[in-house]
This record gives sequence, C-alpha cells and structure tokens, in this order.
Amino acid sequence: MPVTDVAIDKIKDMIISGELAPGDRLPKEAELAQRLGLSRSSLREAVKALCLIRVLDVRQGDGTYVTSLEPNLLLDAMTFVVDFHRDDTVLDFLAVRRILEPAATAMAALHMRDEDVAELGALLGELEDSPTVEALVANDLQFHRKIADGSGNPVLCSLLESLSGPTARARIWRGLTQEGAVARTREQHAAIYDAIAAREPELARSWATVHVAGVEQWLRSTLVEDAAAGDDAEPAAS
Amino acid sequence: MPVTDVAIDKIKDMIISGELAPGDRLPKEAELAQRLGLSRSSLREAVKALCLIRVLDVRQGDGTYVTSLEPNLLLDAMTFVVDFHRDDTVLDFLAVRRILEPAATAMAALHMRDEDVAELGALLGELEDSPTVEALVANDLQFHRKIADGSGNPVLCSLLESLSGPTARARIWRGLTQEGAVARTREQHAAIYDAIAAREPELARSWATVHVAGVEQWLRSTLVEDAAAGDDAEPAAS
DNA sequence: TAGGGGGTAAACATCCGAGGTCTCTGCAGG
DNA sequence: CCTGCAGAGACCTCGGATGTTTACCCCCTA
Repeated sequence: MPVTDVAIDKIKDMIISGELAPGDRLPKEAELAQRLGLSRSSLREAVKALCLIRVLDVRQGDGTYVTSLEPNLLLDAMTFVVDFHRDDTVLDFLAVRRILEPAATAMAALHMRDEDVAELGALLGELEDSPTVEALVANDLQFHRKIADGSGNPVLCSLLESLSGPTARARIWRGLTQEGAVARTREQHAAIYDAIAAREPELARSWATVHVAGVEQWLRSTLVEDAAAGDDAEPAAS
Repeated sequence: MPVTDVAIDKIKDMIISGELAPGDRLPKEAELAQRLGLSRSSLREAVKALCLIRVLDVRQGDGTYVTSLEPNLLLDAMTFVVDFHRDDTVLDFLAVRRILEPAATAMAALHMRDEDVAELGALLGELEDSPTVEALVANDLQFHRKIADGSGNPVLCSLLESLSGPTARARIWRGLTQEGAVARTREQHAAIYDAIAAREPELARSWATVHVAGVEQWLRSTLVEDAAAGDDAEPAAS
C-alpha cells in the first residue's frame, strides 16, 4: 500500500482512537511527516484527501485542524459524490428519497417545534407568481430542508439533503417550468405544511409520498420517452 | 481558492461534462499538470483526494483512470465517513436504517429472483452453533446485503451497506455475544426469509422493522445505562 | 489604561527535479 | 503456442527552496 494511504489510515486511527479530538490541531506538517515516517509531499496528499471529505480543515498560516465531525458535515461530502451521477441513476436516488422523505415528514409532524412550523408556513408565501428557476429551486430546497431538519435526526436530514442536492433538483426543475407544475407543487407543499401543523404524522407521510412519487413518475416517463415527446407532462416537482 | 481545489473542480467538470467517460484514462501526470496550469505535486494532491472517494483509480506503472462511477462504488466511500462516528450518533444512523431496511426488504420480496432467494435461505444454515464474533458479523452482513441487493436499487443497497458497515456492526455484536441474542436473531432472519420466499412484501417489511427496532431498542438502553448495567439484555441484533 | 498599528514568526501553498518501483508490452526462445 | 526476459512508460517518494497567509506580541498613541 502506498505510504500516502498508510498515512490516511494512521490519521484516521488517531481520530477514532481519540488521540485527536474534534477541533484539535494536528502537529505541523514537518513534524507529523517525520512522526508518520514519510515526506511532507506525501503527507500533504493524505491531508488533502481527508480534507475533501471534511474530516480535516486546513487554514493557511494557522494550522490543520480536525473538524467537528458532525454528521451533517461529513455527509455533506456526499453531495460531491452524488453530483457525478447522470440521469440513468437519478431514478434510483429518487426512489430512496421516496422512502426517506415520507418518514422524515412524519417525524417532523411529531417533533417539529411550533416556531419552526410557523417558519415553514411562511416559506409558502415567499414565492412570487412567476418565479425564476433559481428562486424555485431555492424555495423548494429550503422547504424540504426545514422538514428534514424537523425530523430531529441529523443523519436523516443530511442524507436527504445530499440525495436531492441543488444540482439534481435544478436539473429536474429545468424540465418543468410549466405553470401547471409550479401550481401543483404549491398545493402539495401547502398540504404537507397543513398536515405537519395539525400534527398528523400519517397524513403528512401520505402527502410527502404523493409529492415525491409525482416527480418520480414524471421523471420516469420523461426518461422513457427520451428526448422527443413528453413535453406535455405537468406533474408536481420535488 | 488553492490551486489544488481548482484542479479537483476541473477534473470533476471534465468528468461531468463527458470529456472523461467512466473507464477513460487521464493524461499522464506531467501532461495534465501542464494543461491545468499547476505543478505535479499539487495535481497529485487533487488526484489523491478524488481517489479516496473512488472517482479516480490510479494504477502504478499504468496510469490513472476514471472509475465506473457506479453508485455502489461512490457510496462505498461513505463507509469511510461513517467510521468516524462514535456511539453518540450511532442511534441516528440506526434510525435511518430502520427506515430503509424494511422498505428494502419489502422490495426484495417482490423483485428478488428465485435463485437469490434460495441462496438467502442457504445462508441461514451456514452458521455454526457457537460462532465466533467474526463469523456472526460476516453471516449477518451477507444476509442483509443479499436482501438489499434483491431490492433492485443499487443506491439503496449501497446506502444500507454503508450505514451499517462492518465496523458499526462488529461494535454492536461485541456487546451481545449471549446465546439468547444469537438465537433470536436466527429466528428473525428465518422469519424474514420466509416472508420473502412467500413473496409477502408487507410481512417481510414488518419482520424487518421488528428486527432492526430490536437492535435499536437494545442499543438505546445500553447507551442510557452507560457503562455499568445492561449486561442482561438479550435482544436480536442487526 | 485601552485601543490600534506594525512587525515578526509560524504554518501552510506551491513548485522543481531526481531517483525508485511497478506494470504493460513486445520479442525471443523453447 | 506458451514462457521468460528486457525496455519503456507511468506513477511513487523524497528533499529542499520560495511564496503567501495568518496569528500573535510589542509598541505607540489617545
């Protein structure tokens, strides 16, 4: 195994064993390199890799630190990974989201704080009548993020965020700028909000299922019909 | 932004844009470095980082290649991330698994091929009467992996595998080597298998829920009771 | 005494070039 | 046709030199 990979494992072990706690600062490059028995160049490769997945955080002129290692931070790195997937696997991701989103919505109906529910309701009215794609994506993203956050499970929240990140969502929205889709999405968002506000987990779950399944169905038909047809579909999105 | 990070984005874009397809070979280090306008050292850091998340695959003496980019490969990298989490967040991961596993089991009851169902059944009998922890983990892992695989959704399959990777599972199993836990797990595994073999998705879903909830409940009580008590718990595991 | 500015030192960022090791490939021999 | 042996190409590792950024302390000023 290359020395760099060994270094990655060593640093990983130092963190898992507790020798390095979240927020701790690593020894300086030269020192750590000598301690791990490799050159600074190789060590830097290891650090850079751990940096990409948000385990380490290097600050020039200061030092290298262990991040908080919170689930949201580490799972955020997954967004980077999801970006690589093309349309052919989007359906698989969406299918997983169809499993998680209803569960999260039901949990939110039970656990969400009243003030957060109020903020969720406020989001519904913030969208203009003829919003841009960017505004749509932003509002849609925030709506679902708030619900996921309301589930009280940070892992679930981060996972949902990664699965339907901005990239994937934008791709979908670009496909349905028709007025019908926007209107239907608004209705469904409102219904989900009502169910959460009424503290009805099962109703909330069902609306969420309907909501995601709508996108899934539309996306499926679009992909099947390929490039040509399918321009008259008007499903709700995301 | 550091030149290395720029390089990471550039390579990422080259892949997403289709300039580099899965399986393609990258230009050699020196050439690519010149093309991206940086030194070989910095480029190597970028490549190493993309390597850690399984986007690139470097083979010494040969060259650097784009991986297949299949979901299972990319999500596998998440296992690395999950390893960093300690007991305090294990429950959150398990809660997500309790959402996904029943869904996957139900899907498996519908879609799994007969021959795979047969192999699943064979797994039940492969465990000795007093298995080692290693054997338990291996068998348990394989059982659930086969079910997840039977769901027909590679994303769901990889996600489940990452969420309850070998590390986490071993940690749990080490806590309950009692005969009672082993026996109960066997019964539940058998019940899940029967439901799948009978092509009863809802029954399979319920058994899976019971199964995972059992671990969750045991783990929760163990964590609450902290170090001392809790040695007489005998739940089914994983 | 409190606040601001400058300077120093520490740490990371980047680059370069040399030598080592591994793998693939083509060719010769059995 | 199979096997073994170089040779070339590509990545691996190292060490040092130089640039940039940041944190921190000291001094000056109000």
